[in-house]
Amino acid sequence: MKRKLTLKLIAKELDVSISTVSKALRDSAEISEDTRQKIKAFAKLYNYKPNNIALSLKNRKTRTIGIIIPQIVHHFFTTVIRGVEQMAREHNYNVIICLSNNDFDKEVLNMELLANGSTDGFILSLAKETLQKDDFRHLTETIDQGMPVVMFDRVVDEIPCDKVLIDDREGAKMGVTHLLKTGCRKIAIITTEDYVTVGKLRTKGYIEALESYDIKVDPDNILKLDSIDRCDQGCVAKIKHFLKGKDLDGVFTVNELFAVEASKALRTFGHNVPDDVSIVCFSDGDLSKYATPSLTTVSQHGEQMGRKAAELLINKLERPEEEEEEYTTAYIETSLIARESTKKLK
Amino acid sequence: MKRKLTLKLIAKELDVSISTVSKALRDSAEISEDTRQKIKAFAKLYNYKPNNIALSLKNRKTRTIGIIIPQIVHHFFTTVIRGVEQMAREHNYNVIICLSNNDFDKEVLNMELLANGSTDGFILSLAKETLQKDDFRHLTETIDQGMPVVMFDRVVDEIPCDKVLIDDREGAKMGVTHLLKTGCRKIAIITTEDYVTVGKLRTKGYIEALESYDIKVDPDNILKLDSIDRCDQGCVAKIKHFLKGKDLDGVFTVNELFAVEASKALRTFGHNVPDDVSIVCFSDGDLSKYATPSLTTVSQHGEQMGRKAAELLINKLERPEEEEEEYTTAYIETSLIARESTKKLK
DNA sequence: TTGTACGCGTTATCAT
DNA sequence: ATGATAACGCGTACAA
Repeated sequence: MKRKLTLKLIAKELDVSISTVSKALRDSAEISEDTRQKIKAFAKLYNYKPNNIALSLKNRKTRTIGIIIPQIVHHFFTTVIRGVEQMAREHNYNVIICLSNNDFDKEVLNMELLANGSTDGFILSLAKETLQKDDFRHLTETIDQGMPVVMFDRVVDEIPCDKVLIDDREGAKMGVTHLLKTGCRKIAIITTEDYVTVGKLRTKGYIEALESYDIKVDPDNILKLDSIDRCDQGCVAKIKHFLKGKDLDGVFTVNELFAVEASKALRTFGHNVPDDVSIVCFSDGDLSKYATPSLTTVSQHGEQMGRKAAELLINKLERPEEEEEEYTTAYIETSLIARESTKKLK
Repeated sequence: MKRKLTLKLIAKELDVSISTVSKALRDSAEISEDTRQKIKAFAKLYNYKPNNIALSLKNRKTRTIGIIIPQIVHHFFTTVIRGVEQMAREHNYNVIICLSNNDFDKEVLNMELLANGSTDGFILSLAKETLQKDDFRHLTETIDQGMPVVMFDRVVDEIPCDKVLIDDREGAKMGVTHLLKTGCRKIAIITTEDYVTVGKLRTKGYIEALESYDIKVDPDNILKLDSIDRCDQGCVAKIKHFLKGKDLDGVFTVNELFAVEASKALRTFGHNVPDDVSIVCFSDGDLSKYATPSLTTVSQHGEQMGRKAAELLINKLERPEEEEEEYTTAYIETSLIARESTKKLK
């Protein structure tokens, strides 16, 4: 097991100084053609590669982006990561990923860990617990230390940093409007409690869509569940109870899990989808595509979101120090994918 | 924007030497109680944290594990990552993730990049193209440089390193045996071409299961598709064509996408699942859980796989240099999850 | 008890 | 044209 080749070793081997080797490899004109060739040949032969850690220390830059997300087993986050990875690679950055597991302490710990030299900046989506605690000192502190931060999806307004968001309100409005356009008039929504920002915004879009069609919003047609990430037995029971015996012709849900369960429940009650009741959901995955019937969704474009977040971060990182601080909030547009769970547009 | 606090800055501020600060913070008995308190108080107040990069350079250890996988938008890989992340965190390691996109060049590039000081070792699943090219120099080189490598899932035998594998043959056998136990006798398999190792092994398990029930294997009941990761329109057409008019009472597929499409196709042809035809698949996701009918699957336990891979790697990393080289291949057992797509066991 | 010197691998500056 | 030196931030063996 041989040790990694370093400038020092090359220098020793060829009986020149370290700095000569360094210069030669960087094609400095100072070095004679002769020795330069010799050194480069040797380095190539033994496959010399400069040590990134040493470079990071010297340059005080790691060319590494830290991503902190609540969970990775989640199609949406996964697509975002892919987007970040793409953009990072295009600009010669590395990506290091940490999971908060929706746990406040782990989020803080991870940030501190990565902030101590491992990373030049952060892209993050806040843990649920962090939002509930309403404690963002770890964010303000790293920003104060001069590390750029880009937040996406689960964002909090008061933090001074770039943000990338899905236009949840507009997306929900688009989805519900699609139901309206295909003839639905009695439309329910399955959403989350308002403290989940995206749930709140999507509920808002639902209301706006109805109002733009002069339809009164019936509170009985709104079901608010606890989590947006899962749909356990308790959720399923609530969905069944909610839908049972209701006179509806459309259902909008804020994620695809709710939609799949709603679809199942409706069929249990003898309703046909989409002939009796149509379904549209916010989506981030394959489930809606492969469900039976396949689900019409408002698509979130996570990859684009990741690309945008990385772009904003890299801009900040490569911007000259003195430039004026300025924070942008980018919105990623959603789009509607019509499938079998809604009727055809006339 | 203040600069990060360093030992040097603290030393200057408190008018002591750098090493005094260093020792004080590490609770060295050499330092007087008095100055130690003073220094620690100051460090705490201004939230001093040692710079990881400097530590990495000094210790020639990064405490970072590099993961290289073909893709991240894939439930199985995602669960593996989560497992690695857990185990890594428990042992105070970081995780850095790179994607090969199933591209040979990108895999090589990523490995070189991370091998130059960013990482102490690798956990990886090979790109499809790498397997096809049959070129593993990037692996042998990094291993020769003394970096431990653990391969999982997409593995190649001849590389000297630890490996973690799903017991694909045994898992498939279990799945097909479940079909047999529930009364199926005319069982087809939808699998991949043999160059995809996992497909080959699962096909083998299918054959073994049939043979243990003295059932002759009918080549007409075997469909081999190109990819195991996707199921595009071409695949769907082949599946439909394959199943059309066939006299079957069971279908085993090597992933859940094929199973979902098979299930759809069968229903199109007027077959009921599971009354007429039962379905079992190898699975790594939510699809089988939420499909209608939900699918009986052979579960892969990716998280466990990730944990095991990380454990093996960390063992190698923390093992004294001199110890004998020894490579282990760990098998992660699968388990059967019975759902609606198969009949009840008597 | 405190401080000095060195090394990790690299590059930039200054001397020879 | 080549080499010595300092610096990035840290820890430690050794000197004072």
